[in-house]
Amino acid sequence: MGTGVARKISESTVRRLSLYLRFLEEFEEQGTETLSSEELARRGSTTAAQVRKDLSLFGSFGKRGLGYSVRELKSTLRRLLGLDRAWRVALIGAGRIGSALFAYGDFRRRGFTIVTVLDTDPDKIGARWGSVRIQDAEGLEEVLRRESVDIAILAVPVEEAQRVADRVVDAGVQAVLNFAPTQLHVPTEVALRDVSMSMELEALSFALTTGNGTGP
Amino acid sequence: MGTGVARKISESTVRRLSLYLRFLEEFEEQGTETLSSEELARRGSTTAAQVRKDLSLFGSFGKRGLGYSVRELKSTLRRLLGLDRAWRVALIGAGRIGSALFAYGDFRRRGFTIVTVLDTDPDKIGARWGSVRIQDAEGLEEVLRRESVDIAILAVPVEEAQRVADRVVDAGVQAVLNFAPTQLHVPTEVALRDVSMSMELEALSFALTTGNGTGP
DNA sequence: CTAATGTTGTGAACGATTTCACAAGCACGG
DNA sequence: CCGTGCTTGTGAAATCGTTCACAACATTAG
Repeated sequence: MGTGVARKISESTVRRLSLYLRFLEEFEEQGTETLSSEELARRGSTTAAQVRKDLSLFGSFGKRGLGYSVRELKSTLRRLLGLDRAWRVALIGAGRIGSALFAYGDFRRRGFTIVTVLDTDPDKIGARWGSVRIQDAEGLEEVLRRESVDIAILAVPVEEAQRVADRVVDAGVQAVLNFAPTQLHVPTEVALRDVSMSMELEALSFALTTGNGTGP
Repeated sequence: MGTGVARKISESTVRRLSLYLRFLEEFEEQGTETLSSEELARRGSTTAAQVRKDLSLFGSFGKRGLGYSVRELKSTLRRLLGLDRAWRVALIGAGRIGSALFAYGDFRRRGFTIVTVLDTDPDKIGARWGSVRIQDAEGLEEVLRRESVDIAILAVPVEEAQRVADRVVDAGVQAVLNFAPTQLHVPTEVALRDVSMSMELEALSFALTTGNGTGP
């Protein structure tokens, strides 16, 4: 029942909730109906206490002596993560990364629908990708408003990324997923994640160099 | 001088070191020669104390009253992160994501060279991508050994990801960057990063749903 | 109904990371 | 050469996240 409470949930907890959800889907496919925190922990390379603590931040979803109902916990996690609705996503940038993201099935599967694609390249504007037509990024604000976009995915060159982010924010979008290799600045009320593939490689380079592992 | 010391560096610190390096490159392009922890912190949405603490884990690189030399700190960070050498990378999976990653300029720029691309699709095997020829993933272990691959990037379907990871590990590769939407298991001595684009979107969904921001 | 078994939910202990606060050090001007 | 101003490097304190340990409770068997 704690969903309405204003509590600060850590980034690690949110990541783990996503993971738990995936694992629950796996277990469901295998026909498992009930699951203990111990089993969930084993699948996710974490501890049973961690699983229970994460969940307890939001309420009490298990049955003592039994564990968790896979079906129920799955639907609870979907609700907690806000995945019980369809999010309207704009993809900005129709280059290589943009097109790979567009085709990425995992997004759709999880309720993220790319409702519009934008680019500045005249050769691309107007082209059809599946059921969407590439829009001119010139009219970005108008398009994002008209399409009631919730989340913008930025797959634009690094030089343009901050400028595009500013425009996206101006258009009232509250969440941005950035694939350009830079750290963007947005107002605090806008949610932002920078995905930096090079930084992931650099973390591996560091691990190889120092002999430190990367995992927990 | 503390580079040889076996100290446990946190994931957050490593991520920030990568960020600092990028910022230093930006500042260098603008002709800045000297930088205070305060300025670096502002660019990276962190605090000056955090910057100094991060750096102090490895040694003492600044001048009191003056700040840091951009050139020197940049080269120090490159060395700390292991970017003062060329890493040999194998790209496994020549689908949409694989091809986007292959073309991703930021990797090359940072010393990661994709020396081989592998796939199982007979239509792709043998094709040239720039200067590399797509190899048959059948002979994965042999290719990775022959090419002295340091890091493997997995851009394969989720069903195959764990199996491919196992083979990559068998071939002696010590670091894996996984783009398949699953959490892989590898021996502790192998460095692994799972990049989950859907999980990033889910974090945004959570932020939008709860009103929590995502940033610090 | 009672006992035995198993697993949750959670306060408390622990550990890690971040922030604070300030002495120490360097550059510059007078 | 000394004082002023600025910035680092770093212990100490505060905060945040994880692990421990166990009472509370559900289920099942007898």
